[in-house]
Amino acid sequence: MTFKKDESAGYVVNRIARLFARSLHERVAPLGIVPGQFPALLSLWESDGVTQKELVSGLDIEQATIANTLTRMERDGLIRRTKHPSDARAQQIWLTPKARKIRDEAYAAADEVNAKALSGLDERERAQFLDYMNRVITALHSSG
Amino acid sequence: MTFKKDESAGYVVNRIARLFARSLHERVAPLGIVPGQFPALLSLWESDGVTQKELVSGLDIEQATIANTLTRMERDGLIRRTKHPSDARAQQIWLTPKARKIRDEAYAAADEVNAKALSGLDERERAQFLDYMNRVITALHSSG
DNA sequence: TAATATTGCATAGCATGCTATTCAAGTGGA
DNA sequence: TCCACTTGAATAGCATGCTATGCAATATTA
Repeated sequence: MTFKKDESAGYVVNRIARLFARSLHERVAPLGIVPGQFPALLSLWESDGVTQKELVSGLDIEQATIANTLTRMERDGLIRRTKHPSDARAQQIWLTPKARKIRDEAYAAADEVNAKALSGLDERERAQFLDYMNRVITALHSSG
Repeated sequence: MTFKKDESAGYVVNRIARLFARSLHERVAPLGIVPGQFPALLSLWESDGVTQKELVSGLDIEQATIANTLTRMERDGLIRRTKHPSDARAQQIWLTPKARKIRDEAYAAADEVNAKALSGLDERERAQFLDYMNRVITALHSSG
């Protein structure tokens, strides 16, 4: 009995995630950002001046991963970090004008990728697809 | 206008892929393998003695990635590489007894993860989910 | 208040993935 | 036969993600 990759949800999901990342990468590279910065950017575009802890709390990514991503974002001129006014351990994270400026284009790029990916599904199917994925997330989250 | 992560297929797919990987990692770590070795292992369990080129051709992973994965697999005692009889550039990749021995348990682990992930979907929904994913892969593959 | 625990963030070390490049070995043609 | 092209694989360099740990600052408690 052989294992059928194409019928393995995990295998297929991994494949799709890499295709999404590649497609997004192509589209946002001209903006000076990369896919891994999206979660932080989406959060910061909504509100910046937050601490790393606050940023992490709204994302499903580990603190260490965010810390490294923020270091690269600072290097790339997307964020600045300032001392927190009342806690010397913490810092506040601010978007630079450069990062603010690309927001709409970045949204558009992400929308484009999603649109392309879902182009073979009609409205009802898209809704189902998202619903199924959310149920899978819930199931994978449960311990065991 | 804010970007809704939870309604973005790309965002959700990335999340799911990481949850799958984590879950599989937990289950196969005791076997001495890691998720990234699965594609190569699945292929080699079906037939080994192949060249890297042949292995790569059956997978949707870049040659450089496979090369590095094979190096780690050799380090971990999962494969051996022998000179190719007629082409000195190439090598033949062979599974070690250790790698053969864990095959069934690895299959079982992957099946478990898939079962857990899909536990919230009935038969019809599972089939639809896979169908949708395959359509998404097709769409993402098309150029543009 | 001194000792202890917690917390915010950084770092180390690793796996997985990619693109681009190198390098040796084969192949084909002039 | 020699030169150029191709090909199989390794390497470099980077991003993204994780767990585990370190470290300094803050908070708690004996």
